[in-house]
Amino acid sequence: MVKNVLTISPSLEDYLESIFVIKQKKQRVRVKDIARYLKVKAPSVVEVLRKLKEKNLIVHEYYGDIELTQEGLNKAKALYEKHIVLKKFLHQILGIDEKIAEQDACKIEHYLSKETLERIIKFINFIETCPQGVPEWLNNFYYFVKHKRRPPECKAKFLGQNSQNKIAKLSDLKVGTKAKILKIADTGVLKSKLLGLGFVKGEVVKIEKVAPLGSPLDVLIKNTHISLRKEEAEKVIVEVL
Amino acid sequence: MVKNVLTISPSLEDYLESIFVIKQKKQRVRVKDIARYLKVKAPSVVEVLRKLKEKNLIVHEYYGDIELTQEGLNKAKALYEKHIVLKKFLHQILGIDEKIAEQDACKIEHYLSKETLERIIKFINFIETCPQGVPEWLNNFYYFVKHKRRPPECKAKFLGQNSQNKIAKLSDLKVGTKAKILKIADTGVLKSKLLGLGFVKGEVVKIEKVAPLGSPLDVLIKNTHISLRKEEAEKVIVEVL
DNA sequence: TAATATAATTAGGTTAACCTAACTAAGGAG
DNA sequence: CTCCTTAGTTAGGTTAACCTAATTATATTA
Repeated sequence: MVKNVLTISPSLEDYLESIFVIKQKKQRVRVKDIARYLKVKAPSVVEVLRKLKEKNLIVHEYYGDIELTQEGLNKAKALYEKHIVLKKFLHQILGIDEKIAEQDACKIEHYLSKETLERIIKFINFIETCPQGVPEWLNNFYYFVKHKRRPPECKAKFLGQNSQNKIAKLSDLKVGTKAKILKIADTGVLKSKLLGLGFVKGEVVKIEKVAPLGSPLDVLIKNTHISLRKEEAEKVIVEVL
Repeated sequence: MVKNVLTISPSLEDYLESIFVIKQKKQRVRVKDIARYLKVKAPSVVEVLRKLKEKNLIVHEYYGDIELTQEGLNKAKALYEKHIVLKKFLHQILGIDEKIAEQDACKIEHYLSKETLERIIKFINFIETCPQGVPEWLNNFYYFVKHKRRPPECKAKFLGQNSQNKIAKLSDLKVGTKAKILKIADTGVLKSKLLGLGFVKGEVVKIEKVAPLGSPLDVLIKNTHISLRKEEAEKVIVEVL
């Protein structure tokens, strides 16, 4: 089995990144700094340093300071950037508490593909360069998180100006509820099928029965009983009446 | 040290989840099914099954089928939901390739906090119940990913209708570039500071010098040289002229 | 500068999660 | 019903990532 010298384990990544972070504020990086930072004991650090040295990622003389090689620096920087991006995404965009965002980023950074990382960077960039300031939709999301429903002006485009009704998926309604169809959240065959069954915008439906696991679901529409699978009902967005 | 019986390792989580997934399409779950699913050898499976049995998460008799206990089923379902949510978020919202989304979700699911998971669920829900169908901003994001700039109608609100100019952060511009300020992407003291320095909407700036690491950055504004730190320049959104 | 405190290292142990090789039980096919 | 294949199990080994205890080097200070 060929061992890829270019990839290192999550644990080694943590050590490498910690060296970079400590170096940014302390000039000298010593074993005990890493131990404190990563909350491990000194011998564990020494053991890992030997491995990083073997892989030419650090320079470390007997009882001396720890320095990153060029290669080590590149790797560490890339890891640190991943960390920063993830934390930013979780904290500044999704609005997660900073401490939790930090913890999650710490863990996740080791397992995220290059593709996903790059897409997240683009997402952040997309939001930050929005010429309208913080995008309206993002503020609507924060409102949605806080109040569990969209702000009135967001619904206004589709509902009557004064509607206080809840928007939901058909699959989330209780038996007996009536609702008006707003849209089918699908573009494929499922949409055609549902339209064919009479699930068109403006139509009023009533939930008649729901099987124990949420599927199938019996719906009354135009005085006809129709049985939907959960996956189908999830795509029908309605306004609860 | 008190060992928390309620939390299990990422590896055990994978085994538990695999049992749930296999059970959904095969009635009987056997050692070799799990081995194939997780790409490990049978003795590894047997060893883990013993641990899961000790924790009362499965029932497994000598040479018999594997069944989840109620507790095991609950745990497995929660894990599976995490997986599904993450994959959906990566694939259906961020637009990551399905295979990569699957792989990333597989890994990340073990390390994501409850808070973050719940926020992601809300984010998906926010998008799926949008009364306008797929939200306009999300389509704009896909356009942004594909063409590396916003669609014309998105910029139109801020720029002239026919502007083809690029929107960027001041910190990303090269030396010599001129740009018009569109907004300050910050709400706190930084915004006040920048406004005080003359960084107001409509003003034209020119990049004079950039230090090797991107900070500080020398900017010409109203015939005055101003030195900005990278963190500051990142918050200034401009239209490149 | 010698004594002492602190930091780094070595030696050796533990646990989780994998493995191979060898053995045993179960389920069909003749 | 026996033989044979396949699946499950046991025994024992490996590696990564931690640990404690003991030792050695360096730094500080009386």
